[in-house]
Amino acid sequence: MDALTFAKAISDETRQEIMQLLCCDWLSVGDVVERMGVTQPTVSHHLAVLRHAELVNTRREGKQVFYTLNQDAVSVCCGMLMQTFAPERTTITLSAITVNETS
Amino acid sequence: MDALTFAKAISDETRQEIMQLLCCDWLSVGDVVERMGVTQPTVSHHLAVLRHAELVNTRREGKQVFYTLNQDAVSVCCGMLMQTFAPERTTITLSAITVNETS
DNA sequence: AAAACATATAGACACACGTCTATATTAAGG
DNA sequence: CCTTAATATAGACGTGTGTCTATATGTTTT
Repeated sequence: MDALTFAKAISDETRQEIMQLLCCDWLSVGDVVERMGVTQPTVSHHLAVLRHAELVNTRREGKQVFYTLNQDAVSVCCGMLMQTFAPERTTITLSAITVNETS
Repeated sequence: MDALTFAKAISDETRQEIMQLLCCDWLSVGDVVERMGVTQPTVSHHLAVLRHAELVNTRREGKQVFYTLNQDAVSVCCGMLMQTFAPERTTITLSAITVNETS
């Protein structure tokens, strides 16, 4: 995934709020709708954007579909951003990410 | 600066290309215009966006204005993103950023 | 099978935003 | 001063995108 896709995916307020909700939990679409002030299709749309950016994991359970944020993907994307736009500040950081990923 | 402002600032392709140009160099607006395929007002617009997000440093030299990317700011923003959206993957990374900032 | 439920998709609409041309602003030189 | 040069701002225009309502798709249950 490229830096532009990642940046576009996270550049919407509603989407960031959804990401917060899914950060450390598996929630169904309905759960997200309940917690947000927008309609179900809007939530589905944002989840689709996050899905295409490969920032969420999905699991189907009967009629419900559960989502959770893929923290590893976020971490990798942030590392890519740093590598691209802060290369002279990123040496230690990137090695730390690598340690984290492979562990 | 918040995660949304940062994300919006970097979520445009032209702006990312400009950021690349300014990543490790001071360039005048004219220099950037020469290297990009867009008009001078367009470049000025994008530089204004990056300026408002405090992602670039500015220096005036006579008639010309020079810009460079603020790598420290980028680094801090990426750290904030990780802290917010990948908290369980960020412990080592964040401490590394802190080391980098204070050094 | 049909009905009910959960989610996804389609289409419409409004607003945000990137780009351009034209012009204003700021600074240097003659 | 007045002109030239470099950058910033204003306004117009088209496209992108977030939101909604309506409907389709998929899954379970009766």
